[in-house]
Amino acid sequence: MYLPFRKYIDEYSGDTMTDDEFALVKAAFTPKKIRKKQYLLQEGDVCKHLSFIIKGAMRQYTVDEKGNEHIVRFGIENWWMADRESFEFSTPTIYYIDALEDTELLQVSLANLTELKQTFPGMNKLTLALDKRGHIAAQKRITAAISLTAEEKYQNLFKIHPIFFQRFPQAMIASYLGISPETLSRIRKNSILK
Amino acid sequence: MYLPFRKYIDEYSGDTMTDDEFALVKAAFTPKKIRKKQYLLQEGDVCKHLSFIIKGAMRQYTVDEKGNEHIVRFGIENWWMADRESFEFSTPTIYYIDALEDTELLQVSLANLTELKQTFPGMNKLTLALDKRGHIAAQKRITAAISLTAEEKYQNLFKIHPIFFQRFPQAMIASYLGISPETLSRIRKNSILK
DNA sequence: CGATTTTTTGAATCATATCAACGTACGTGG
DNA sequence: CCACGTACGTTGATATGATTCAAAAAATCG
Repeated sequence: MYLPFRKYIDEYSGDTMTDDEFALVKAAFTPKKIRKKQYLLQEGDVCKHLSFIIKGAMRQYTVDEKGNEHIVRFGIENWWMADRESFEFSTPTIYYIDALEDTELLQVSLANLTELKQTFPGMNKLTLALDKRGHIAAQKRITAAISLTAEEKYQNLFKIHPIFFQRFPQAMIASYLGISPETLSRIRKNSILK
Repeated sequence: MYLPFRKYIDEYSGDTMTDDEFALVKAAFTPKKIRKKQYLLQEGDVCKHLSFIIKGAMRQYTVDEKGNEHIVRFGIENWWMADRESFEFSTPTIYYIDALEDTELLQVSLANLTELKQTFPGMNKLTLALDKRGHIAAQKRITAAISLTAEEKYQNLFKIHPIFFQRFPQAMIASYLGISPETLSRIRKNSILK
């Protein structure tokens, strides 16, 4: 279970860690299993852990006054899940995070992560790299959201994350794109890509 | 000119730097003036500098095939401007950055920034804090873009950055929100907030 | 001031949402 | 292994929010 995790850290930190270092990392993280449809986080909670997905899939979303869900982020194997703001600042979250499949996680608290970053520079590099990538991805998503039509949004997502279309219900992808499920269905009917 | 910059770094790094440390910082940065409407970055360029705005205002935007501009980010005093992806990875940018007012910048190259972060830990803390804030802000903007109506987007922006409405032409704010200038005009007519 | 840019307004059009009904696939229990 | 129920996706009809185009009004600037 920890092997791909170790490989992942090596890859993103740019180093190969020693067994001792990995023992440190392992000690800081706690495994957790969560069944499909269970919540990892609900509105009003404080997000106490940063979770690494070993296996499974999750989504992070808001619910508006009309009760509509808006998916902000999906997570699959080797992705991290958390409401960053709530996690870093211990403020109540406005998001829900739940499991789309039975999911296995490795969780770390803010205190443990902070300590780990100090004792093991590789983890510091990792979180830096993650932030950088996250920032860039977010920028691209904003650009797409404000400048593309519904059809272009679909094609763009299909290009970037085709895996989403294999794993997630179409209605959820519509929610992620900010369009209605019916519109996505009609777009796909007329599109070459499927 | 450097005084507010020094204060800014102290504030975001969480320390008070010594005069020696500030000399290091100062040496890494180059002042630059740029007049209204001049470009700091154009599509296809590699973004060579991270720029801190001492005075003035800028915008970062893309231009689509139809020639429409989509503003991704504004910058004012004490904000940083750069295409992060292009700057970090030396890849050609898809963005334009230009000045909305006569603007004074302090610029740092990637090499100088990297070195500075190593010799002066405060600068490392600063960039970390920036990434964190940037990530959180981006997440919020995505949430707004996919879940709010045009009117709600306007009210949301008015709440978060009222200063934008005082400094930038309304048509640019419309572009930033991803709505047409006419729509923004009509929304404002019927809105209490102005 | 006059000239240029920006904002507003109106009318027509378009993209997308909404609502409702139907089709299809899947999984569970009999 | 079939039948049924539940989820999900599709389709059509209609409604609506937002865009577009054109022109007038207002604000800004030299």
